[in-house]
Amino acid sequence: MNENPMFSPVRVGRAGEDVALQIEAAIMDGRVKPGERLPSERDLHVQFGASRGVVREALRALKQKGLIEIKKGAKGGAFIKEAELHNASESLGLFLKLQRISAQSLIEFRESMDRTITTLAITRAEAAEKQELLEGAIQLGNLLNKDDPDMDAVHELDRRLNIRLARMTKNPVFEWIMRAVQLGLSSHDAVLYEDDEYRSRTAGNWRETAQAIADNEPLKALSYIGYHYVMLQKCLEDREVQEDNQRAEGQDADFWASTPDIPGP
Amino acid sequence: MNENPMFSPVRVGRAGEDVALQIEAAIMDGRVKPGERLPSERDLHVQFGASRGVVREALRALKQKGLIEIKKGAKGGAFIKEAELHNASESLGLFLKLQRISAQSLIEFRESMDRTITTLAITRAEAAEKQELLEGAIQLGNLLNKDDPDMDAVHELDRRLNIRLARMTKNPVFEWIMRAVQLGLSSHDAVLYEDDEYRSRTAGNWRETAQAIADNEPLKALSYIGYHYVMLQKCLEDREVQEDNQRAEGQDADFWASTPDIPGP
DNA sequence: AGTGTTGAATGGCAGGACCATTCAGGAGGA
DNA sequence: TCCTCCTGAATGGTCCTGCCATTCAACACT
Repeated sequence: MNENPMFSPVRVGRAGEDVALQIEAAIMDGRVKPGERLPSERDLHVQFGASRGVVREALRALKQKGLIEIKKGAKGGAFIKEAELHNASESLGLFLKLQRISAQSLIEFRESMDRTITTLAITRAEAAEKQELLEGAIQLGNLLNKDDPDMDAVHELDRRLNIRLARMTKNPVFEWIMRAVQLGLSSHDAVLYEDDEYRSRTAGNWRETAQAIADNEPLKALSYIGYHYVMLQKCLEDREVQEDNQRAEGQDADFWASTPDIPGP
Repeated sequence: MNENPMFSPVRVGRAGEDVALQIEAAIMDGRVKPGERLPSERDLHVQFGASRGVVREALRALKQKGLIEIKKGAKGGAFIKEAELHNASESLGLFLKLQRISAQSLIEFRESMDRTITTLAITRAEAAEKQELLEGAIQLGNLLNKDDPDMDAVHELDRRLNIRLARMTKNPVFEWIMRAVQLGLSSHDAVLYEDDEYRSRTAGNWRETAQAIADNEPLKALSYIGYHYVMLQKCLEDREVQEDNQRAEGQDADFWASTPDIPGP
């Protein structure tokens, strides 16, 4: 490393970008491979002939891009990561969020995706994968049947089931889009599991869908998916009605204030 | 701003991320709007109670995410950017390269998108929009029939036609996803218009598809789309065969070198 | 009125210092 | 011999201070 430095000094004016580009290039050509460790910040700042702050900025940028992972302590440093979908999805999800896209549009898109994904998954996934999906769906039902369901866990499991299904298409593009849409939808999404009736039905529906997939019954599966989204639409409409009512309440708050429903001890 | 600081001091240990998250949150809920300017680094490092270096790292991370743009000099600073797809597409392209995602996967995804989009566009678009699409497809054919077709223009028009079609669904998600995939794929994509036979057929096929959409004939349109992607597959396979041959040439270069097919002047 | 100059604001960079975390290896005891 | 605890070195995280380059607006000068 010292006899044949991997990196060269940088131009002024945009030293940070230059450093980041050089390291990124090294990763791209495979001069450094996943799992390997880059030199320490203190070594790099010598090799590049730039200040440590500049090197740090570059490393943070690469970390943000998902190319490296940074560990503290002795034997720490910047390690090249395996390519991950997460960051690509995050960028797209960020964008979708910023576009303030209506829940309707996202849901419509998700339904069309789900239909394609399900069809592909049935034809391509191994039986074992289908079985795992079914077990996950059953587990989701169990979580929701508890007295005090942990909604975070439910939400997370639902997310994982969708990604697992997408992965069963054997086409990573579907997984990328699914993750991005989930991130972009996250704000609306939490809402949908709040409704008691909807969430119990939706868990059952997940189970039926997974069962149909495991049984290689594409039409049945698509039918359950259709039902799922009909429920979702209805749930959304109900919520809008509720919100309208709440706005009306806000204008006439005294009425409710005079009828406390939680008596003191 | 001074009486009611927008940001709060940060915890130690991950100050940089904390700063970035707070600013990102401020952008997300619209507390700062696109085009507006954030306080200067020197102001922020006071508001956050962190060092200027930390603030700088946070700003660079946000810049990398595509959320802000940084200008030097007086009246410079960090400006909130309009949401842009560019970064999402770049991340996708990065991932595709690192993972060596096959063109097959992308094409499969595009075909499924196209089918959904076409169906929706037929039911939702105005007659005028369908007519414009048809005219664009005809124009594409004219471009390709010239003696020396401008391939950049052809490519660009093809891109625009796809986006126009996506917009006809009246669902912005389809348009954004289409744009993201197009940008992320630009590297693979250019290849496909190089083949003479493929590109003349594909232009004709675009015209037929647009005509079917204008005529409200969804099945016909889907059928043409299917044909389009069959051609694409075939074109790709041909190219792979060609590349294999070229590799074979490399291994046995003497044979071909001894049979020059371009005689000298 | 036009033009050149200057100064302030701002981001970019350098270098040094110290802290917190992590891990390997050694010291000491069971 | 083996286990536990401690210590020190390596490393990233943070802070500070200073200076430079760029940009723009206000001002002075012609």
